[in-house]
This record gives sequence, structure tokens and C-alpha cells, in this order.
Amino acid sequence: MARPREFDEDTVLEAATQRFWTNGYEATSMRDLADRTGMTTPSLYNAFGDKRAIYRLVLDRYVRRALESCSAIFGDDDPPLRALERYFDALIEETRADALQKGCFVVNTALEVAPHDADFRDLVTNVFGRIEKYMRDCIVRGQSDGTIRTKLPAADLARLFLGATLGIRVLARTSAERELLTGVVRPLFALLRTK
Amino acid sequence: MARPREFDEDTVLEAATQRFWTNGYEATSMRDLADRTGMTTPSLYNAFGDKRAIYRLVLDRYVRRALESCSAIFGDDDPPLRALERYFDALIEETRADALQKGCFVVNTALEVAPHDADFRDLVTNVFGRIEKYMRDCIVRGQSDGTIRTKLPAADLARLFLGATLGIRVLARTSAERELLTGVVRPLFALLRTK
DNA sequence: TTCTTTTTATATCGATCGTCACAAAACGCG
DNA sequence: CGCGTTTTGTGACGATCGATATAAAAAGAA
Repeated sequence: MARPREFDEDTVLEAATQRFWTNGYEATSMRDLADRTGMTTPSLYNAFGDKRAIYRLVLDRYVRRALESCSAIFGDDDPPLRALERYFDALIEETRADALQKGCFVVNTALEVAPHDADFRDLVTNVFGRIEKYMRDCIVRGQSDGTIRTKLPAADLARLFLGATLGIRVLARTSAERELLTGVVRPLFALLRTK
Repeated sequence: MARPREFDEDTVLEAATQRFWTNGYEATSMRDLADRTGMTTPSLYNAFGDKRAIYRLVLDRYVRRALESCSAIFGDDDPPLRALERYFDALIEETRADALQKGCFVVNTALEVAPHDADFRDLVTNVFGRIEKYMRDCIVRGQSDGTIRTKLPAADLARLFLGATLGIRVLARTSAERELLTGVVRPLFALLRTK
């Protein structure tokens, strides 16, 4: 029907993701994206739209995968406490291996873009809400089956666990020591064990 | 000796602070700063140096005041638990009143600038370390006098409290509801009360 | 006054920004 | 084979970026 694309969409979007993720929105130029993806800027515009649309596209793609990862952890039939352990273990391991200090793409967006862009603020709020809900449901299950002994409201515990997650994501951008991150998490699990 | 300055340094630095704080480093231009401060760009360069130097100057100024505020809270002779309450009450109240969703200038810097600028990363790490130390010393005092009953290591509790602080600062950039912020904090104090 | 020093405002530098016209190139379809 | 459609690369648009050269203006010192 027409001239075929010469690029692999997934490869290009992944390269664009990495660039936006590490450098942020403002510090990434369309020419940066062109260089990293091997495309020209007109091809980028033709294929995906303008800079903001590309950012939204790759962020949505990132969110989809991140939430799938969350779903895999919390949707598994592991005991609730085990799921939470796996969640924070993965978070800390991801941070430890994060040589470029990318942190979390959503958290980075929350700070740089969300305050002056309602669309992205809604996206970020939605993602944070989903994580909070994963936590809450997990904690409720644990309180029901007795493996989580604290009687504190699951809603507040979920809020704290979300807050701790975001805090760790901030520290991840500053090359924090692993001991600091594990120290944030240890009292959380002590809290779940208390009566 | 020479022509006197026509601007008030403190007023100018405060205006520059507000601009960098709300918009970030990359999204703020020297012309933005000139407009907001009422100066011309050559006058800014002559008085304070280049863009990065101005950012550093106003960030240092912000940090000085923020740490003074911390010192006032934790250096007071209030009981340790009361100091921690005052700290988080002030944090939540500041966030509630933060119509422009500025969040914390240091946290914003941690995410936007620190990953690719060692000087600012060191500054951020230092500030986080000081806050952590305020928390730790306060918790140790509370554990000594028996007002904080938990036997969990003060070092880890301080790390969690720092992490929660940073998490709240992230949420502050996304116009989060007050109930979410108070929910993050409530289990922290429940944790301090547990034996 | 004249000289020195610093701040001021005008005007602009080259570089880079996001974006796009344009036409050649590469396909399926008739 | 053209024909229509989409992608491609070249080149460049006006706007804005960080930073300055330049000189007039404003003070104290001589």
C-alpha cells in the first residue's frame, strides 16, 4: 500500500523511553531522540507526533509494564507478607542495579511535569492510586488470614507503604547506599508483625 | 567607590528561588529570572554569575533556612515525640498551603539535577543525611526517656521517617489529598508507640 | 573637575530549540 | 508500467536559549 517503515517501533520507543527517563522532559531534545533512535526528527513527528505526544506515549508504555509487574507480584498466590517482601526486594534490587540513577519514570514525571500539566498529573495520581490499592488489598488479605497481625487500618498502612516507595525512588536518583534503602523498609515489616 | 546597586539582593534572590523552585532548572530561562527579579540579564550575570551559579546560590540559601527550621523543631526542649509531631504537622500544613505545588526545592533538585551533577548530588545527599540525623537523635532521646517505646533501631526508624518525608514531598507535587498525607504519617507514630 | 570602579541598559552573538516544507524513495495496486 | 500512499532525508523556518561586548550612568577618590 505504501512505503514500509524502516525502524522497529518497539526498539525506537524503548530508546526514547531511556532518554526521557534518564534526562527528563525539558533536558531531552527532539534531536536527542533522533540520535538515540536512529531516526530523523521528521520521521519521529510523522510516526508519533510532537515531543509531548512521544513523552506521553513512552510513559504510558512504561506504566503499562510497571503495573503488569505489580500485578504479577500481588496477583500471585503468595502469602501477602511474601508479596510485600518481593515488592520491596525488587524495588531495592532495581535501585541497586540502576547505574544511571534513572529512578522511576513516573516519579520523575510527578516532579518535573505533573505540577504544570493536568493530563500528566492525572496519570501520575492514577498510578499512585493503583499502587496504593495493590498494597491495601494485600494488607487486608494478610490481616484477614492473620499473617499480618497489626490492627492498624490497612488504608493508612498502604499510604505509608506508597510513601516509602516514593521516598526510595527519590533516593534512587541520588546514588543512595543500599543500607539506607533497606533501613527504610525494615521498620515497615516490623510494623506489620506488631500486635 | 562605585555605582551603587539599584536592587535589593534578598528580594532578587527570593524571586529567583520561587522561579527555580516551581519551574525547575531547565524550564527556567535567564530571561524568566530577569523578568521576575526586575533586573536585566547582564545585571544578573554581573551580580551573581551564570545560571548554574545562581541556582546553586538560591538553593544554598533555601537549604540554610530549611535546616534552621529543622534545628528549631528538634533543638527545642519539647519531648521527642512532640518534636516529631511538630515536624510532620508542619510538613503537611506546608503541603496543604502549597497552591503552586512547589514541593521541596531540595527534592526537586534531587530528581532533576543531582543525577548528572556531582556537586548538587553531594548537596542533596548532605541535606538528606542531616534530616536523617535530626530524626535519629530525636528518636534515640525518646527511647532513652521511655516516651518512645519501640525497641526497633533508631537508625532504621530515622531512615523510614526520612523516606516518608521524601514520599510526601513527591505527593506534594501532584496535588495529593490531605487524607493521603496524614495517612502516611499516622502509622509512623503508631510504630513509635508499639512495644 | 577628572579618574577609577562598578552597575546599568541596549543590542546582539552563535547555538540550539520544536517543528515543518518539500521532494525523493519505496512499497501495493491498477 | 504508472498511480496513490506513506516514509524517508535534506534543509531550514522563527523563536528562544545562555552568555557578552559595549558604552552610558552613577558613585567615591583625587
